[in-house]
Amino acid sequence: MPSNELDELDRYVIYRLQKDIRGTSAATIANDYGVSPSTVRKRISRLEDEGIIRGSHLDIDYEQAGYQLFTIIFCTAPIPEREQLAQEALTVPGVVSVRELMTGEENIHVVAVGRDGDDLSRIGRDLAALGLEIVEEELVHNEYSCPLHWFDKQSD
Amino acid sequence: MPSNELDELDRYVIYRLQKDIRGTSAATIANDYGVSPSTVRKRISRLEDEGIIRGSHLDIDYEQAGYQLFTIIFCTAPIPEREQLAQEALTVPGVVSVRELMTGEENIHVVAVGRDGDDLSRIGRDLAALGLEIVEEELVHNEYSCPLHWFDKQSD
DNA sequence: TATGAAAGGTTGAACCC
DNA sequence: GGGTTCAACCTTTCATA
Repeated sequence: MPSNELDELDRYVIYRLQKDIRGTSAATIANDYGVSPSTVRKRISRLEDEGIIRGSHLDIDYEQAGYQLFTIIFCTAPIPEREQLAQEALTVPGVVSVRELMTGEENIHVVAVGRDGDDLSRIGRDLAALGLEIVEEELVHNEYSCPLHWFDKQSD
Repeated sequence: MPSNELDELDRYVIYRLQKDIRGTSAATIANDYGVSPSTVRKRISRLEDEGIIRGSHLDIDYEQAGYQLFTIIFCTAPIPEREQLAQEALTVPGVVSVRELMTGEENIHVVAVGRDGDDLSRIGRDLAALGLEIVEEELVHNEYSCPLHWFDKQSD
């Protein structure tokens, strides 16, 4: 499936929805860009079909939600098992994201949240039980993400 | 700001919306859990007021979108400027997320996407220009995230 | 705090240019 | 590809227990 080039409208739609999906209707985007709502809906639907849109998620402030400990666990996995171990790490309760790095010693970065040290100890044990070697663990002070604004278009 | 305990319905609502917000209406959640739709909407609205819900974002497959290079850049920032530099890093075109670590040498992890090596070189230069010291750079093979799913454990 | 009902907005599909 | 229309669904607001 050859991935087509994105045009300016595609990128604008993605930008707007990446910033806020609940508060941004197709009609709003269409109005701001100057096309009809159904044009925007068609683009969204096409982007989904092409697999460029992977999903849509609520963004939770775990600290506010009572999970004060936000930690990143650096692990080592043998390359052949790296991908499978990364997937399995996601099933450990408390884990919220996993990054697989192409190379390097610490090639799996697991992020997990917990309410207390006991939670984190258990998570560490669970990860080790899967076969991951834990190299280091650090507290995360903050995490930000943002839309791809590659296309330094207007912001609003 | 006393962070209230989340009850089982709160956690279920968060779980469902974290998994898929576009495809999950309040009515669906209400039906699956066995309460009325407006009960679910009130919960969502309360979670927003309390700051537990921070936003909602589209999840993009950057590789499919034509940004083949997915890289993590490990940086060092002096603690007093760490938070501000982390925020500023978000403004660099191509940067999609930033994590600040509490301690350690490499205390800012920047994730960026690009179409080619030139993009990445420019991003590196931009980060350095902000005052970040770049320690290392690695290609990311994959990134997964998942809802917080240890709701079955807690009781209240 | 949970529920129900009416009004207005949003979506997806079929059809036309 | 872009646009229009319409039925079904969703959300907001208000009223009620």
